[in-house]
Amino acid sequence: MVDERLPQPDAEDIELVKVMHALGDPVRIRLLGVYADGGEHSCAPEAVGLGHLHKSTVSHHMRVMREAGITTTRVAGRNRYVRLRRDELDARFPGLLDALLKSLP
Amino acid sequence: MVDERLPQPDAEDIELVKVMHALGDPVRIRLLGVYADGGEHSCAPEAVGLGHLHKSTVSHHMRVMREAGITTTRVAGRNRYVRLRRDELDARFPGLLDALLKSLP
DNA sequence: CCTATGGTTGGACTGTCGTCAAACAATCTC
DNA sequence: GAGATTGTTTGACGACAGTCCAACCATAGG
Repeated sequence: MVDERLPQPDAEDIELVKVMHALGDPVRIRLLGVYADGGEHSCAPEAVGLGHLHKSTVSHHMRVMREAGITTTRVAGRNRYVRLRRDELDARFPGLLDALLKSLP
Repeated sequence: MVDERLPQPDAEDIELVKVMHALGDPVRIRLLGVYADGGEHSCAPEAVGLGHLHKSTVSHHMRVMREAGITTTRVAGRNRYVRLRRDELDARFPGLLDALLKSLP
C-alpha cells in the first residue's frame, strides 16, 4: 500500500492562533526543537527525548501539532514518521519559523 | 507621585513558551494587533476593540500578556497605559515580533 | 496463524483557562 | 467630602487540556 498521511489542515487553512496555542506548551515547543533538523522522526517517546512521558501522551502532543498544521505525519507500515511542514509554514508566516527556531532555549 | 509600572518580568526572564502561550488565544493575539502601532493604549474594552467582553475579562488578558513579558503597563492616576515591550522582545527573540505582526489575520 | 511491535483511542482524573458578576480601590472632579 | 471614573481582585462556573492506564488496531515477522 502507498504511504498515507494522517489528517492535517491544508496549507491555507493553518491559523496563526492555533500554531501559537500548540507551541504554548513546554513539551511541544521542545518537540519543535527536535523537528528543527527537517528530518523525519519516529513517534517513540525515547526517539524524541520524551522518555519520561507515556506513549499516549506523546501521541496526543503530536496530534495537536499536526492538527495545528505544524507537522505532517507519514504512515509507513506500523511506523509513523513526523516532520516539520517548513515550506508551507514559511509561505504562510514568513520568518516566523526561523525566528522561533533561533529563539529556542 | 511618579508614574509606576505594574509587575512584569525582567527582559532576560521572558520565556518563549510563556510568550507563545499568551498569544495562543484569540483575544490576546488580537490585542497584539492593537498594540502593534507601538503606542500606549488604555484598558477600556471599547478602547481596544473588545467591547463585547467584560472589563474584568479584558483586565485578565492584559495581565497575562504583561506577566508573559509582552507588554508593559504604566500607571498614571486612575488610568493605565499599555504598550508593547518591542525593544526587549526584539533583543531576546530577534525577528519574532516582526514575523508575528506580519502574519496577523 | 501467532505473537510482538508501534502507535492510537477512550476514559478517568486533575488542574488550568476564559468569562462574568459583584465588590473593592484609587484617583479625579465638583 | 460625595460621587463619578478606571481598572483590579475575588469567587463562581463551565469548558478545555495534560497525563496516565488499559484496551485496541494494524502490520511485520516468524
